[in-house]
Amino acid sequence: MRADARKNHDHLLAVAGAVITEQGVDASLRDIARRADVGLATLLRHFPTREALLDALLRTSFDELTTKAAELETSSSPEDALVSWLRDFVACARDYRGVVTSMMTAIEDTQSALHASCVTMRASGTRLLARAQAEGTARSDIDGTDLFALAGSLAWLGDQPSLAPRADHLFDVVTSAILTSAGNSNAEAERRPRARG
Amino acid sequence: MRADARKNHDHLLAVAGAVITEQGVDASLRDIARRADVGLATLLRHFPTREALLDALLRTSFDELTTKAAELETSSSPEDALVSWLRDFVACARDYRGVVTSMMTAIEDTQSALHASCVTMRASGTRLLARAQAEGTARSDIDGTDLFALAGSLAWLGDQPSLAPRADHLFDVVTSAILTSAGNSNAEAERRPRARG
DNA sequence: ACCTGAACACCGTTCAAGT
DNA sequence: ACCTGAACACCGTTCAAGT
Repeated sequence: MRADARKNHDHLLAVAGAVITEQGVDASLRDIARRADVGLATLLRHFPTREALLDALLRTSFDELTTKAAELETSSSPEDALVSWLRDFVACARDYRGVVTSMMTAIEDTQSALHASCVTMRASGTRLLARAQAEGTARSDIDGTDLFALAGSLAWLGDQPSLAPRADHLFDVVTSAILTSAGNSNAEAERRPRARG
Repeated sequence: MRADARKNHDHLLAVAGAVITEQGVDASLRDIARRADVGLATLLRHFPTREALLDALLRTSFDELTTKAAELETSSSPEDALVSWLRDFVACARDYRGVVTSMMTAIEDTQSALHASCVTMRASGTRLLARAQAEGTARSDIDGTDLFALAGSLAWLGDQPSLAPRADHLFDVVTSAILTSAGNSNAEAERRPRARG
């Protein structure tokens, strides 16, 4: 890549990250190009679709998440590893409002520029789920696609501004449906009612 | 309302219902007006915002849901009533792709034309939740807003075409996190692993 | 190689003019 | 009262022309 092209590429990515953090994944591409002091056609030349741009923006987070999932497979208990991965996934999706819906669409669309990344993510989660299931700490009647769906629904909850104050609590509730360990059972929650703000 | 206006109103509602069922809540208003053989300005005169149109479209379902919730309060066991209401809510939201996100936005926006309907819905759910909590069949550390959020996340899952085949299963998983009864406990799910397609 | 302005077919909003 | 065409400021896509 030519030096000027490289510079445009990196600058566009930085500006797009800022704009999409502000406005969500449906932000105007024209606006991004404008803020980057570049023609709209130049943005489209570097990132031919909105999803290609999203994939580039998420690349770093995705790669980190994949690496971390591999580490968790050996460094943590199966249960902690699974919950930790879920937490990371949700945190990563929260960076860009609406991105989890794009991901759920992309994972079923082989043509999407986001497809491969999503498949990799789901595979990481699937491995951690299987390990927890083998240990008996995750319910056995869900598979990797179910887990990815539940992770997605958690990210969707995290996307709703009105639910921000209770995002952690809702995370615990849904996670308790995935786990089977006593510490997260509903009976336990029943015994120790938690004060709400 | 004048006769011709009434006719336009009803016709627009019917056409809008069809188009939004096909294309989701972000369907082009211009397209709806075009298909109704009416000027775009006429559509906007009857329904000044997209949310006003959505509210009108959902009015019937909303009212039925509210009525049914009141009936469930006396006719069913607290647990069955709560699950039944959740199921109806999800079914109603599935009519229009993306509507649950509009609802979650609207319930925090007093100005939204959808606001009042959403508040009523949440109140219905809250009453059913409280009854189940009093009986001990719903976990005590969630409130009506949490329930509405979880119902929303279930509707979001139902919105994803790729998850359609497992929508019922995911409903059961999330519902098991809300309920505390033995028949839905994770331990029980663990004992009777369920075959997946 | 890479960039860009302009043309294109869309969108929702607004309003003066028509019946 | 109610309807509408047209003007407006947007949007993403495409491509011939420039450097």
